[in-house]
Order: sequence, then C-alpha cells, then structure tokens
Amino acid sequence: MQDILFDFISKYVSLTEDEKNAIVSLDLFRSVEKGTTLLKEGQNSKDSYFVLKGCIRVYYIIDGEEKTTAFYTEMDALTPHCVITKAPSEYFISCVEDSILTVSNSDMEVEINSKFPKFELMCRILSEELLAKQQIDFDEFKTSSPEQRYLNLLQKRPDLIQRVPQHQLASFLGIKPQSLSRLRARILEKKS
Amino acid sequence: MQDILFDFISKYVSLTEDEKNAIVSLDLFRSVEKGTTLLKEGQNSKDSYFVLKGCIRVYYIIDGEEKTTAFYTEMDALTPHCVITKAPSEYFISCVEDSILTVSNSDMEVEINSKFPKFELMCRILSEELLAKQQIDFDEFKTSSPEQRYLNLLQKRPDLIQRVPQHQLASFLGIKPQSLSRLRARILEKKS
DNA sequence: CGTATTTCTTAACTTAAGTGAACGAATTAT
DNA sequence: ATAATTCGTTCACTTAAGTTAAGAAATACG
Repeated sequence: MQDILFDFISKYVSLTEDEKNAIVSLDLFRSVEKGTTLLKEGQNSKDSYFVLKGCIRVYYIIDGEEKTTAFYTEMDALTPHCVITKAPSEYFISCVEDSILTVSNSDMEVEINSKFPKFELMCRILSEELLAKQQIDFDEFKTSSPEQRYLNLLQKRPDLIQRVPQHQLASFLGIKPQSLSRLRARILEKKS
Repeated sequence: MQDILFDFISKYVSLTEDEKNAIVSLDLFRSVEKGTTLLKEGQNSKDSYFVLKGCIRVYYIIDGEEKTTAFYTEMDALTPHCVITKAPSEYFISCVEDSILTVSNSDMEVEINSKFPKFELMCRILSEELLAKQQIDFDEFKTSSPEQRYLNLLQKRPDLIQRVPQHQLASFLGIKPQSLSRLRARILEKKS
C-alpha cells in the first residue's frame, strides 16, 4: 500500500531510503469505512488527505440539500480549504466507499518541509500542477452544457459514473438528479 | 509601481534589500496596450504574468466563438497552463485594458527559486492559496444558477462588470450574451 | 427475511437559457 | 468625418433544466 504513495511522490522528487523511512515513521495510513465523515461544516481541521484506495467526496449542505462538488479517488490529494485559510470549513468531506487514506496534519507538514526542502519543492510543483489542472476543468465546465459535461466525464473518469450515486454525480455536473436521468435517456435515444 | 509587487510579495515572505534588488535587476516590468495578445492558442510560451495595473483575460476559440473563462486584475498572478505542462496552449490571453504587468520566464524562476529558497516557499504558499480559492469559486459556480452567479459577481468583483464588455462577462458566467441581457432586465424588474 | 429507507426514473408542468434575427448605439477603422 | 464593424438589447421561438409528484428499484437494517 505504501508503494502507491511512493510511486506518486516519485513523479515529483526522488527520495532516499532515509527520507522514505521518515515518512513511514509518521504513521499516516488510515482505513476508513464507507459513510465516515472526515470533516464537517464549521470544523477547524488541519488534516490533509491522500487517497490510496477508495473514494471521498466534498459536499455542501445548502438549503438542507447536499451539493457534491468534488470526488477524490486513487492518487488524488486533497487539502481542505479550511487548512489553508484557518477558518471554519464551509463544507463536509465523507467516504463514498471503504477507503485507505493517508491523513497528514499541517503542523507536521510544516516541520517536514523545513527539514527536507525536497518536500517543499514537491508541494510547490504539485499545487501548481493541481491549480493548472483545475483551471482547465473549470474552463471546460464553463464552456459546455450539462450534456457535454456528462459526456466529457464519461470519457475522462468513466469509473466515477459506476462507483458514485447518481444524485451525487448530478450536483457534481451542476444539475438536479432528475435532469441527469433525463439527459442520460436522451443520449441513449440519440445513439439508437 | 514596483511597490505594488513588493506589497504583494510581503504578504507571503519578507525580503531583504538585496533580494529586492535582485528582483528589480530582472527587469520584469512591461506596459501593454489594450487589445495586445500575450499568448495564442498553439504557442509554447514560458511566460507568467502578474498584473500591476489593468486587466487581462483568458479565452478559448470554440467553433469560431470566443469563450472568456477568466479575468486577471490588479494583484492577480497568472501562470498559463502551457507553462506548467510544456504543451501548446489551448487558449489565448489578451489585454482588456492598457496594462502594466510583470512578465517572468519560467527558466528565470527556476534559477531564482534555487538561489533563494524563500521564493520557493512563497510560490508554494501562493499556489496552495490560489488552488484553495479557485476550488471555492468552482464550487460556487457549480452550486448556483446563472442569475445567482451574476449577483455573486456583483458582490465580489463589481469593478469587472464596469470595465469588461458584456459578451465577455457572459461566457465568464457560463451563458450567452443575450441571456445576460435578459437576466439583468429580470433583476431590475424584481427590484422595482 | 421482510420492512423501511433511500435512490433512480418517469411524467407533466413551469421557468429559464439557447437560437436566430433585427435594430440602434457605440466603437473602430479608414 | 464617415463608413464599417462590433456590441448590447429586445423579441419570438425552441430547447433544456427546475419543480413537484408518483412509483419502481435497490439498499440498509432490524
């Protein structure tokens, strides 16, 4: 399981055995059950996550309704907004499936980063990359219709459509569950 | 003018006079005329921008139509996607107004970052912050209607609505110019 | 195993966005 | 200065998403 983490890190920097051991000794690995809430609205957590296996989601509760805005699966890293701003969280994070994660505290990260400049470098490259990637995702979202967004998702993350409940997918696509059902029926119609 | 840049930097790290001089000696400042194209689709630029004064925009040309997805104004930093991925740009960047920018080459940045670890730290903090901020923007976009998005923009960036052409604003809000006109008329109606 | 709950789909109706066209106003080019 | 183009708004019409409600399917749970 640890290998997944080191495979991921190796895309950015190369680690010595000592450095790898330093990471392992932090004891970051956690198994979490489907349905577990990792972060609640209003909380002031310092934890960041990296998904080794499974799926977690970010959602808001607006007017009593759950609005899912993001899914994180294998090899995805998530630093919640509240960790950066040190303000209470505006959203929830919970497990869509039984998952294995690393959970790292931001104090811990500051310490590691100052001890190993290599991590600082990795974090910079990683967040620049994530920022650029997310910009493209946002641009695609803005410039396409719900139907195009669904077809796009089908191309880029086909697994999500299988493993995630429809009503969560719907808000992820910026529409209502009923509209997603209808839209899918429409697409099937067109194909035939 | 330089002070704006140093004010910005001081939010993240504090610089010595030597370090400030090192930056000034890079000769990053550029005046650009309204309408100037800074980056074209297909180009492989290494330049990043920081807006000291004015406004620049990111837009795609999709089926012959301009789709504006982002505006950068005073104190905003923009590293184009192609600089990160080293692939040809998918979008254009141009000046909405006469502007004063800093333009920095990524080779230059690598050099500075290795010379002054402080910059590395600043870049990491900055991109983490931008990533978090953009995530919230994306979430708000997903969870609200065009009308709510317009009202939200009116709150958060009222200047944009004044200084930017309507048809560019429209695609920024994910709709057509005609829909933006109608939506604004609808809001005025409601108020009275 | 069966009941309760949640989830997904369908349908009818409402509301808002997309489309194509027209027109005046503003901007730009010559 | 004038012509040409671009821009913003309005309108009528089309299409798709929101809403409300109902029923079927899947899932959770005692």
